Amino acid sequence: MADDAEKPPVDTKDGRDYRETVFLPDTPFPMRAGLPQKEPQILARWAELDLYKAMRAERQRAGAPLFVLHDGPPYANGAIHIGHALQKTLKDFVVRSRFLLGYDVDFVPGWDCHGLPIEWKIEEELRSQGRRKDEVSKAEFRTRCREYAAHWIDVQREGFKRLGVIGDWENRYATMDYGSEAAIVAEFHKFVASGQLYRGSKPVMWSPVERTALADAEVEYHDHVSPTIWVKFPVTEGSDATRGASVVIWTTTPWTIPANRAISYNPDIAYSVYEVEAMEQGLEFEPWARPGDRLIVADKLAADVMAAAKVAKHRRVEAVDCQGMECEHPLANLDSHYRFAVPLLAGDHVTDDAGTGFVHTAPGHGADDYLVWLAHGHREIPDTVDPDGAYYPHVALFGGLKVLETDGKKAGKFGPANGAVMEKLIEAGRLLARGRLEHSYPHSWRSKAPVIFRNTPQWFIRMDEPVDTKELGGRTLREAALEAIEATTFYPAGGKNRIRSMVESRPDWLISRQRAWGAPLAMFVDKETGQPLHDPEVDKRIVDAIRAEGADAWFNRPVTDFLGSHDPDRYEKVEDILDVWFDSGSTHAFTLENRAHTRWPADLYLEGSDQHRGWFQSSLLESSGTRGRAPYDAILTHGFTMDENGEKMSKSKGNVVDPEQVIKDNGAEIIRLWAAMIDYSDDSRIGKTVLQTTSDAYRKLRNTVRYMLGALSDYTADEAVELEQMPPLERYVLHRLWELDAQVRDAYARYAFQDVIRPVLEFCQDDLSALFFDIRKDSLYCDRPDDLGRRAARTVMDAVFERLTAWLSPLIPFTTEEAWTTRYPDAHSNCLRVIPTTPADWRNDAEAERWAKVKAVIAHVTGELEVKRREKAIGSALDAEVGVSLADAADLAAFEGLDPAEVFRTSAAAVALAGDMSAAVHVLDHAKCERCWRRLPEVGPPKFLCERCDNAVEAWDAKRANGAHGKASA
RNA sequence: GGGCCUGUAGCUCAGUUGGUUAGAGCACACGCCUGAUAAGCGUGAGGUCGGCAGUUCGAGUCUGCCUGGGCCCA
Repeated sequence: MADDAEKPPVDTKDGRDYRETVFLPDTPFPMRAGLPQKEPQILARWAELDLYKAMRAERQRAGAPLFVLHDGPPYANGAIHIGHALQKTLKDFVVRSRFLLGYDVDFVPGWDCHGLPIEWKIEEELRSQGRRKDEVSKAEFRTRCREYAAHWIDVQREGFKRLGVIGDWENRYATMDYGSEAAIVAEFHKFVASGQLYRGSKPVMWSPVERTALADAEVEYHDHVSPTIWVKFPVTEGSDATRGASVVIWTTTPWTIPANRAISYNPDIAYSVYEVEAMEQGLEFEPWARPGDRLIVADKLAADVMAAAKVAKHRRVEAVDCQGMECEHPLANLDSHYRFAVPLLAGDHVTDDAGTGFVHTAPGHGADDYLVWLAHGHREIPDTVDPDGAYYPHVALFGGLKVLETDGKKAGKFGPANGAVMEKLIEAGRLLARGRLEHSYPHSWRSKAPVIFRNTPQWFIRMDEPVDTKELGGRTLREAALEAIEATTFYPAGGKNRIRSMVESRPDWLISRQRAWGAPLAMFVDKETGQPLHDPEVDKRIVDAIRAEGADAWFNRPVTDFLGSHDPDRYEKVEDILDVWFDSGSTHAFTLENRAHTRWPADLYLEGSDQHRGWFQSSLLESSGTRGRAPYDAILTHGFTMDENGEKMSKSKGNVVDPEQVIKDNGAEIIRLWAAMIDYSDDSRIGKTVLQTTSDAYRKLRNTVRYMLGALSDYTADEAVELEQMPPLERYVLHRLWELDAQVRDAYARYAFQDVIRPVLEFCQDDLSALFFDIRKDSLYCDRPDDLGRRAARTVMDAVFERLTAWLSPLIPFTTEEAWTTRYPDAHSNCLRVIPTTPADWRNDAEAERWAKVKAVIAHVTGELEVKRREKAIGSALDAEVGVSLADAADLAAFEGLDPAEVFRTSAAAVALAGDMSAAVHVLDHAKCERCWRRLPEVGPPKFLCERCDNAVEAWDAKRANGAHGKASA
């Protein structure tokens, strides 16, 4: 350490500096880690070793059992965020801890590549280059999407690797790989072949801006201002009371009026005819209602409706029974196309919370509308709006008008349809009132544009049809999936309820999308029957072509390449693409099957808790439909990462914690330690304070390891002491190792990383730093190297080091690797180790009991020493001698075989049985031993050293004289 | 609005089947050491266990309601 120039002046009484004879800790392992710089060096070393492959090879040689963690694919779009970091870190804990427990672990990271978000980005790019979407060929468009996804795979992969995440990065999977696309299509064919697929026609969420149907998961709700209209439907059939009256409906979607076919009411709601008596005065416009008008509304809402219509005075005429009533369409008097009966239909979905108590029903534009329409025996669903959200030409009065703008800056804003409908309603004399309303409205998660309900033909997978395959055995998909859920272990257990209730109630799986970037529903449909073509030969040609050329083959090749002898004129080629959830639901098929050294099903899927509706479920359905069970045995979920105050991170709030920045400032190891310390099953917080706390915990661990490295600098196995020769303290520490060994194994087996790090941290603090190291410091520094006690202490320290570096290696692999290679520069990587076995005879309940008692006495003694210290009577505890009285004979017995002075770290001490527990502190006036600083009676002129040190120095001098380079303080 | 989950010291977490003055580590204050030194040891302060109401001899722990937060859905 210090060279001669820096050596402090010798001021000992006999003129010798004994410092050089003291065995101080000696290690190049720095106190300050410099993680941001050191981690890349360690990563480089791992890369050189091809660590993951080496780990697998070593386990496979040993015939280790296989453990499969199947990676849920992040979307290849954008840089990684703290949520990714947490998730991949947790996965790495699983991978490394299973290796540690002796498994051969298969982990193939993957990416989700298809789908709307990437298409959207590419469309944006095109727009910014001034190119229109339809100027670009589908092939070019798909190529650009592919390049875009490939770019982000690279970026994210480097980010994940920087966190220390190990896995088969070279053979990562991607849903856009040709082999993956072929496998996805092959999975799709299984659904077709087993009759689980059908073409349905029902209103789905449709985004005109993106020209596609959206799944529920692709829709988000935002506040949105809509026009609201109150519309009169003149009664044509009804009781006498209703003659000349109009049913009033209220809607926020005027554009659906042309598609109106019915009015829904609720039989439990009271309705009446109301007569308008007087209008408000001084209005700035001519009101649409007049005195004498008769309106039918729910009683509870009558006042609201009248207020909206600017009616100053009205009276209730009489109650109305809506059953069997019919009205005419409000546009009937403008165009004959609207001259049809509009029946009133009873429906539960109608409430009297708002509106008029009647619901305008357009079966092609709402789920409730559709269901109530079907429930009353109607089959024909009017198609009024085309894929661009414009009225079809056949729609009278409005043909060609757009509901939403789909191009340019106005994309997502309302088009002319609403206005035109309102104008015509006014012209027809059927508009009662209008206004504006801000409400929660569905929007596309990607374009943020509003969506509409639109009746479209789509492909669905049935949930409730018995399937007669050998995998399903006559069960429905829902039944098979629910059974699979029961057979799955959930961490935490609550996940089972959550996914079960979702699967119980979910609708059929809508899998078709009218988009370009994805795996196709590669099949032919008989134009006559509408049924998909079943021909294994055709399917094989399709899958082979996609495996060779990617999904583009389906779009680019002539149909005759696939159809073979089938008549091309008879079949329609389906060009829809699959829901991206179908892709991700199929990852098990192309990652866990037909690969070496893996297994289907996976032992574990690990994702955020939002994936109960996402990947866990898509995988469950896909696998249940094709294989009759889930592709996993267990599911582990983690919560979300919030900012320091428990609030959601967002760019606008400026509270985003960027993992890259944390790595730069603190190191990936700090993110890992944070992930290890939190209760990941719940939402967790990260921010400045949390990172500071984590860094402090890290320092504690690091210094513990560093101290051991220093104390063990010249230790070899030759020095080891047998258990029988160990002093009580050493036996106690070994007992703690025995205890922790079981805890650590159990915690890793349960993925309870907190239950590894917390007990280990407490062990480092309470048992090592404050007890073992502090007590043994004297022996380590001052005893002769061949002293049995010193050797025992180092033997135990060696055992502690072996275990700490193993136990913590899954969590903080950089630091454990650094420690390991510091001690064993030529050894293989620490990561390759299997958790050290712990001899059963280390268990020592008697020592555990003893030290619990001794610790209590120590606490009492330090309390008394603290009193003297405050009185300035002593400084160091070595200035004192304590006489301890113990009330309990058992406490006294606990000191049997112990040197109380050693335990209390004083120069002298005695324990005795007497009265209450107390400790008397005497200030010693003996001279200090110049070497070990203890105040002992034997020290004093002419002797400046205690006997122990005298002897130790003699041995040290002799060794030096013999030319042996005894390594004390360097 | 519905389903599921969640709220213990500044931070991260323990608190077994309800049972004495609610614990730990870190941070903080103060002190010791100066041979782990941007380290180590000790002492101390800090909590109406989200709130209210019940059950009970006794509730952080059980029940109900309310409230904050989250995920999913509408």
